[in-house]
Amino acid sequence: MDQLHLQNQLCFPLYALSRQMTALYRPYLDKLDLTYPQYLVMLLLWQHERLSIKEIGCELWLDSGTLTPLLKRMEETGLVSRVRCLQDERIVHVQLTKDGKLLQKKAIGIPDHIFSELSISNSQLKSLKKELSDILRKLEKK
Amino acid sequence: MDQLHLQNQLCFPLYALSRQMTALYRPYLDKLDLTYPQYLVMLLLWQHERLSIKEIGCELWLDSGTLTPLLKRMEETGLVSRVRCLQDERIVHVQLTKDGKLLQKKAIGIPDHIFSELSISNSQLKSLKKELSDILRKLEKK
DNA sequence: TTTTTATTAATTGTGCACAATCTAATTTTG
DNA sequence: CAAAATTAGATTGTGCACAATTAATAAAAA
Repeated sequence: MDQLHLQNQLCFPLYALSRQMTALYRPYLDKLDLTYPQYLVMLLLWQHERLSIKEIGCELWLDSGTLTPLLKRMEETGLVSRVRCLQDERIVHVQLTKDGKLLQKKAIGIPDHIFSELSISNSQLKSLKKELSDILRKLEKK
Repeated sequence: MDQLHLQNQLCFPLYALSRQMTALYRPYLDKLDLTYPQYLVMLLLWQHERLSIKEIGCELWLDSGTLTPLLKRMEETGLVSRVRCLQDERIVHVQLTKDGKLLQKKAIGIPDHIFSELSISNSQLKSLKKELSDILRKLEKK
């Protein structure tokens, strides 16, 4: 019966910490008029010139039901443009506008702020990140 | 600039794994007509006879804007009853109905199923849970 | 005791998440 | 080629999350 105690679940601290982490980002992201999932999309687009919705979804593990309206909001706020591919009209390419590219300058300090607020060692951070990513990779194969 | 790469963020695997974990629970919870946050509420109420919404919120780190409608849905499906406290009418007490108590029998196997699907060692599970809980506790103080 | 301040829920509004379904375009097969 | 299957994205509907506001009650202070 102990297995059904909240304190014995892995899932719960994962769920709670995930939400608290996005709460930690919120004050910084509010200044950029970004939500946390939108910030993740921006991270991807600062790395890759152009991505399809499908590709963004694969990276972030999100489906079109989430991404389509999210990207439309980001288009409305002027951060990205959405262009249907000419060669294959099923595909929508997403890329940053000039404003979207410029926003990177304002975001540059965020990871350091978050890291200092977490007050854990760099090595613990890395090992934790690796553990979580390993589990994630295992689940991916199913 | 590397700090702004998706792969270098702790927050992202945390966010993605948290969602994948609830996806792992979904098939089992569907059979009980529960969502994942509802399951967390049930875990609490299987442990504690009666809790106020405030107390549930403290345990799960959720506010009334989330819990009020969630608990109303659970009341509609007949799992819990919501009773305003007579001594202090600001407080709403939540407790299980007979059906709610009986549902524990059907849930008893879930943690084992999840554990086996995760295919990680018991010791890794425990240390990971501890690490996450420690960080969570640190954030709590702010 | 009246006034002020705290606390507890409920409400409203926005933005995810995700299942399920649909449409249109492309690829594969026969 | 034409029919069938697959793929990419959009749409719809439900259920969280959470900020901000409101209402009701209780406790504390003047």
